[in-house]
Amino acid sequence: MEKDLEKQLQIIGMGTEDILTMKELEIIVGDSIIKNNPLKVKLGLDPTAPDIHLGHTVVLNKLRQFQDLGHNAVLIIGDYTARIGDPSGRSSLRPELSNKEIDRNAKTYMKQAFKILDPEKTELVKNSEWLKNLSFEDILGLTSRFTVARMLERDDFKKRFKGNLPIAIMEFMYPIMQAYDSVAVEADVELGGTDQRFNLLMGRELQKDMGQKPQIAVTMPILAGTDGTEKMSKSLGNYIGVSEKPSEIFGKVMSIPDNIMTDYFKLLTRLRPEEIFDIEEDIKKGSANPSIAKRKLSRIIIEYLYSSDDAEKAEKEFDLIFKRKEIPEDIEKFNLKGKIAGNSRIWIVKLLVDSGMAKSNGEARRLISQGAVKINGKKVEDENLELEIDSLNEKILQRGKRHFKKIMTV
RNA sequence: GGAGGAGUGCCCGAGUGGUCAAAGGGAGCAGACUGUAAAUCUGCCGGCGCAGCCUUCAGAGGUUCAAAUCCUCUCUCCUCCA
Repeated sequence: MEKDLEKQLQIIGMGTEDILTMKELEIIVGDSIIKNNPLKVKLGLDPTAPDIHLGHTVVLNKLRQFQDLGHNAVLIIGDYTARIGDPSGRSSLRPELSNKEIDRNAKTYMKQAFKILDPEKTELVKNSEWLKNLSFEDILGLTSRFTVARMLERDDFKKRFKGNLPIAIMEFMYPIMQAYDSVAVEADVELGGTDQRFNLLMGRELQKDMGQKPQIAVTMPILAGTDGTEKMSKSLGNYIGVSEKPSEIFGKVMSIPDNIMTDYFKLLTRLRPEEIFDIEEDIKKGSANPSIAKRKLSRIIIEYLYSSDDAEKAEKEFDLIFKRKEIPEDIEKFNLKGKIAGNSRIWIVKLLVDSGMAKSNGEARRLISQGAVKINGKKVEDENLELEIDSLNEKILQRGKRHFKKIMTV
């Protein structure tokens, strides 16, 4: 375990939005160092979707940092809570998920989460283990500890209440269940996104009420997506999935706007705080080329998710395509054979559509007129071009800078 | 149950009888530039072997030489009242 209190606090604090309360954290960490007794750091994940993206890894990274400092993670799979769905930030009730879906999601979710976490220091539990055994009486007991007024302090509930939108009583149960999770695992610290602040605080209150030491709530900011403004989300299409190919991740990270780069360093890497400050300074002063820092960022992220080998390969491929404008090594093949019926020639527009390079003839024509189409590096100028099929085998069809297909005719 | 409002291209949103394949923005794609797939600038952005034609403005009918625009019905959403 890291014995230096200052250092621990600095690492824990890196990138956080809020720590409630800092004072308590100092005491509890100091205590754990003296007694050599690792803290129990809780993180609850609701498997409501099968895949996670970098936005989800922000809290996972923080948890990993705790582990690297010598603490233990308690990862709670919210299989029970997922059925209801966290109403945080929601303006309406969300549809219930089936148990089957939840189990399936939980599987892929965990696999992806352990790309970040240290399994040796992770206790994995499902909250159905304790929640499903509560009797109605137990639940009444729990609900009596909370008030409607307190619930309505939460912004999204307040808005809905004022706006005369429905709030199901069940939705009030969500924060209570999450709070009870903290009691069940006796958490010392709970991590969550800023949207979780209310729920984390409820955990504190319930623990106090039930005679436990209240957990410290550590909240992390919401990660911006590749567009640099909206939060990262699948539906906005600005996400980087942890299961994407390394080369894809590399490119996507390189495409984030420069001004959110330091946020990415703080939230997605586990570099030492001094290193991050240095990078930040360099960028501010303009003394270092931002693209070099961004390359480093891309490599680190791929290293965490895959390996340093994969990171290196991804970077090489990136250079190949963008720096030297060459053709990458592994190109998706496209079998033309099935698409042709007895003809010996094919119209270039048709070839583009058949290979999936263009959605319609119109788009194909457009691409040609914009000078975006190349065959083996040679620009196609004429949209009426007819090609001998036999001459096309293994030729590289290119659209724009970064889309390649190898044509196979055998 | 009653009164009123709204539904337009991937998204937001203008358009109230012809000049509308439909302004503007965003997203996307391409080109230039560069330090990158950043930023910036430019072009494209329904379909069709495309100087022409075809199908679009919630859905179905109707009026008209002509409809996103007018009428009728249906569906969906919102606001107010009970």
